[in-house]
Amino acid sequence: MNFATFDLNLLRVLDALFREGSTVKAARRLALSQSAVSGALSRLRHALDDPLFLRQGNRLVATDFAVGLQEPLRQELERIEAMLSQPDPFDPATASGVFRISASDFFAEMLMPPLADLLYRTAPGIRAQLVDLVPHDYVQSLERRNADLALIPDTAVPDWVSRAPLFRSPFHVIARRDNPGIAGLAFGGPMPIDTFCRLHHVLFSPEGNLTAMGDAALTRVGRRRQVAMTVPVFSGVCRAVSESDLIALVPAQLAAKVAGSFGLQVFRPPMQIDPPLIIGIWHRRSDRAPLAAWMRGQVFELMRALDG
DNA sequence: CAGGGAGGCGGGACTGTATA
DNA sequence: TATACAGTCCCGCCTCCCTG
Repeated sequence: MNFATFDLNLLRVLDALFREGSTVKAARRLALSQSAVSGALSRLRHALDDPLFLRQGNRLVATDFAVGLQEPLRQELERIEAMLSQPDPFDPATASGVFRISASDFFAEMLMPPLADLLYRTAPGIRAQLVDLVPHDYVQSLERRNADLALIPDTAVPDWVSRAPLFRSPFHVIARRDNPGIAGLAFGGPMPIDTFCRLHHVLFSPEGNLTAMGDAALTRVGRRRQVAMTVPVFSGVCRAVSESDLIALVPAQLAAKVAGSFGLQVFRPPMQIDPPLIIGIWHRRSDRAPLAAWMRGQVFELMRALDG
């Protein structure tokens, strides 16, 4: 028997013949004509080199070879049916698995704490991993299955990538409380542009770029700033600012959260900076994957709370 | 004679290949 | 990658044959 050319539909016919013992009744069960079942039985006989059923009066009697196939065939067909049927409804309380999020350490501060609490309470079997956001490579990380979700500033993505807008992330200026450069300034208000341009800056840049959105915004009002260093993680930016007289532009939500623990003061930037839209992207192959879909829903809900 | 299996025939669906 | 086309396969209809 050549399995490569064997029509597996014939196994459904064989199973129906076992169950009904008649080509007429098997045909009814399969919604085929009797002749179609008879033809299928003929092809089965040829393929398996056995008569399979012998006519005895008005009924068909299975051969010894066929009897040996009956129970294993039934079990295999039931296994295949179960494999192809819709999965059970996803239950986070009993689900287990790993969900990897590729994102900057902004999300280590803003997403992972509430996500940890949520998973501990509602989905103890699911593990979340925040993995490095590799600059210029986050789309490939989705394709290579190194990440299930990437959280990034809005950008064009290939058509095999799904996307969801999450929140806008305005920038605020941070400086350490006893930075002499901000003496006399009203905390929480706008930082004067002369102060902003006179003080040196720490720039968040995973790619090592020496300019960013803040520089473009300054250029529009005819000014420049001095970037003294770049750091690839926000925690490093905040630490450098907290232990020096440098200042930095960081997402407002992050500034508000860490200002107290880092001993920082927060100011509004002196110029208009369009807040970038943060989006979630994932591979379309996992659009309907139950665990991934549920985790995306939880992450998106937590992140959308940051908007406004 | 009724019920049921087998097989011929024609039509439609499917599949593989070539081509744009 | 989409489309056209030819070859193949399968199904249903119909009929014949066998059995009780």
